[in-house]
Amino acid sequence: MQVFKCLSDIPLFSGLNSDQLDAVCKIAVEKSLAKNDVIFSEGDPGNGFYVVTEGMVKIFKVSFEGKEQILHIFGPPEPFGEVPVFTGKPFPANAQTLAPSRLLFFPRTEFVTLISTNPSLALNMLAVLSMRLRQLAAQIENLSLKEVPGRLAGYLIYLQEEQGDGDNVTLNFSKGQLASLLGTIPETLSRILTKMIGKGLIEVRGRHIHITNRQALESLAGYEADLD
Amino acid sequence: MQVFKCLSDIPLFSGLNSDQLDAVCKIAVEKSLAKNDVIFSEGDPGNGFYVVTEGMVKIFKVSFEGKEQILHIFGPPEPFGEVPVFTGKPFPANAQTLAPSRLLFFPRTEFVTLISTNPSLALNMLAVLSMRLRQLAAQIENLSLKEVPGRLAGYLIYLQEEQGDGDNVTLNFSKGQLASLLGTIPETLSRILTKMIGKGLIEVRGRHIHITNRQALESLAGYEADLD
DNA sequence: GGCTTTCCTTGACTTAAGTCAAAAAGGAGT
DNA sequence: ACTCCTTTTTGACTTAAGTCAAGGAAAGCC
Repeated sequence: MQVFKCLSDIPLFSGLNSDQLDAVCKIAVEKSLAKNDVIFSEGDPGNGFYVVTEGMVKIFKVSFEGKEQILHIFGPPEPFGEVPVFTGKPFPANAQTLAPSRLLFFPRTEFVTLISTNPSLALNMLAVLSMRLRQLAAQIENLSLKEVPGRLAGYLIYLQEEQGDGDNVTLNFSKGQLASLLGTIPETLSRILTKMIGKGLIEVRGRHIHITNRQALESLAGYEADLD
Repeated sequence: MQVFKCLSDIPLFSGLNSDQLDAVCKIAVEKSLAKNDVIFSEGDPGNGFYVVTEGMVKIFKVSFEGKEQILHIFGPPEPFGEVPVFTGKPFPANAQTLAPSRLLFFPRTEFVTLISTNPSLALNMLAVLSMRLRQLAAQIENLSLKEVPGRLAGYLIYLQEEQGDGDNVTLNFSKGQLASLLGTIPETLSRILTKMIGKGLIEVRGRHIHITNRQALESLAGYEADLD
């Protein structure tokens, strides 16, 4: 059936034999969500985690004054919300869809049982969490040690490599969300994009960005240059 | 023997029976380090992880210009450097001692074998990594959504709760290191401490800080107030 | 296609925090 | 107690990026 099929494409479940996949499949619950639906909020008890099978989800923190900082944006076939499963503590952040989405939900206790009897599932999950630690560490580095132009340049390079469409890059979400991901605000992002265009580093048409000077972006990202 | 004894006090190894502890013990290698010794550097291949049994270790990133951002400060009996074990990628940050220290080193392949045959070890490690994700998420929130006074206030409250010595708090490392942990520089930290003293929130004598107005610190930390 | 709403951009201004430089304080060792 | 060296503080200045306010563009909807 459908659920089973997509499970095998999820890296988290790679290397499992079909009995094991079947067991995983049995505990999964499918959910459909519209754009901007709240999946969970910071402080909610976490009785399971999710995998995105369709759409897009953001994980974010909000300040007292309402400023938002995105920690992750996940698309298929990525898992999220695992932290409470293993700590027993509530969700440390909020999750919301950025587009109509389909999720698989894995209830905590059942999943822990599975993992206990299934070393490769455990190792896969350890790999997932470890990659996420790397990513958060990189984000802290960006926030603390780089200025906004450097963060943006780094993100553009990341997108280019991920999308593999030559020098063309497409944003899958609004520039406001990009600002929040980079730890800044839309006004600042807009100004920096304008500056980059002025310096001939990129061309922008809506959500399509063409990289015209990758070298310069790289040195910005590496913090060896500035934009003035 | 000694190593065995301390293993059972390490939360990572809690819930293991003595055979299992014995197996863990067999693969551990002890290391002694002086203050400021480098344990590993960003980009080094990681062929194992460590547990602090004595002393103090910082995990940090350094910018191109040499500014340092501390991600964690670990003391006994905390593990660190696990990320490469499960991702296969190099260390994402640097590690260095802040004091003369003793470490246990666990070689990667042996440890993965242990974890594969030992579900509660796997679950313990998942819990460790998950707690760390929480902590990095909190740090991102601090860096992006709070100003330096709020971060400092939050850290003082954290120390107070951790140390449980009434309103007294003791810094275990220099103020320069604290600045780096909070994502700022010594000058700024110094000025903010002076302001806090002036407002009657704290008293400072070297590395000893007395909290005289916890309420005010809390509202600073929660971002509901400022220091002017 | 026109209308509404959301998103993006621009300008003028403010501000938190960084830089640079120098002095003061604290600690370790002799 | 003295010297050296590291850490911390203070002052004057600069700057990146945020705020507020308004106008323009794009996208979704009937």
